[in-house]
Amino acid sequence: MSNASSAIERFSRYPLGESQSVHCPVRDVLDRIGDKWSMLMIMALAMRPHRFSELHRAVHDISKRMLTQTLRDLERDGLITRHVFPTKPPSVEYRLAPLGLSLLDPMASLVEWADRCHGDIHAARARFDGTPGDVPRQAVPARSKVHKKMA
Amino acid sequence: MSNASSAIERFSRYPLGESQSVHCPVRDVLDRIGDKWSMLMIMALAMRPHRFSELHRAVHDISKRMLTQTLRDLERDGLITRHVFPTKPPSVEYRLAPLGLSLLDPMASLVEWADRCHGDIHAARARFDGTPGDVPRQAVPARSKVHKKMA
DNA sequence: TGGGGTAGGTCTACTATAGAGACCGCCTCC
DNA sequence: GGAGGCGGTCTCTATAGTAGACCTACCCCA
Repeated sequence: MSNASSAIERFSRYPLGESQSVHCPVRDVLDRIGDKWSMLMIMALAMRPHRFSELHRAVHDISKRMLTQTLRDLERDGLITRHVFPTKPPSVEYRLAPLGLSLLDPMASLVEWADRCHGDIHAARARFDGTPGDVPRQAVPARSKVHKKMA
Repeated sequence: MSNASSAIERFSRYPLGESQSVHCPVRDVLDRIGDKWSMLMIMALAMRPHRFSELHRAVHDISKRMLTQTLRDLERDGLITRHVFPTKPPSVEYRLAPLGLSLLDPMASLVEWADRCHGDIHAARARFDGTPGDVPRQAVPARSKVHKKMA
């Protein structure tokens, strides 16, 4: 059912550049979950609800500022929910909303791909980096810097 | 076979934060293809090979600099290949490599999800933006500048 | 004969975004 | 009575992305 040709067929239905993000679901959604931390948050929350500092410990190299912002954005998009418990130091728990839950399946296939192919990717990188300059990028004869616009 | 619980099971095998990117395939790969343009490039190339300026026209709002850089990165990772034809103004064609082809399937499920759910996401956004301040973020008594709401 | 267009880029300046790390009130524990 | 956890916010700086001028080389058109 889900092979490359059906994927291609699907892609062809989306305008990649003619429209703004609002008109392109792909860009709209990818811009959100495609950032550095969102998927990590969702993966963590997929296992169980987490509190703020649990998430901070789980991901460790996210700054609190980005943690707050990422969680806020995910909440705004309805992928996670935020629950405040009126304990003495109020504790906050984040958990996946149904919408976020529905994302797990497509995410899992991506994660699986990443796992399967990251060896190949590293190999390709090593190969690429090991062959520097065998493909000249441009035939420009290094005409030195003409002075640019002097605003 | 691919339901949420299997996804969760899979996620639990990856360390989210304890390791560097090199040790975590998920972060490693997501950092690459999760940027603003990579998936768009791959979607365009999934349909047919493109030349540089065809890609620029297809995506329209990418700068040439980012187009060059994105293509270079994808080439480096072995997802696409670059072919130079020695025509009078040399033309360059980009096409998917097998590795990039193998990414289409997981990407398609993500795109499908995006298409299916972006209505819900927009609704959630509108709901969130429409209810400002009903969830006090912190019990801080409004010291001085409150005129920003985190945006 | 030179003006404009195409091709595949590079270069520089500017700006938006991410990251670091201090700080906050409030609480508990030692 | 100082340390540390809680859930954040604030400011500053470093980094990444953007805009757009520029480049060589070629063609067509008048």
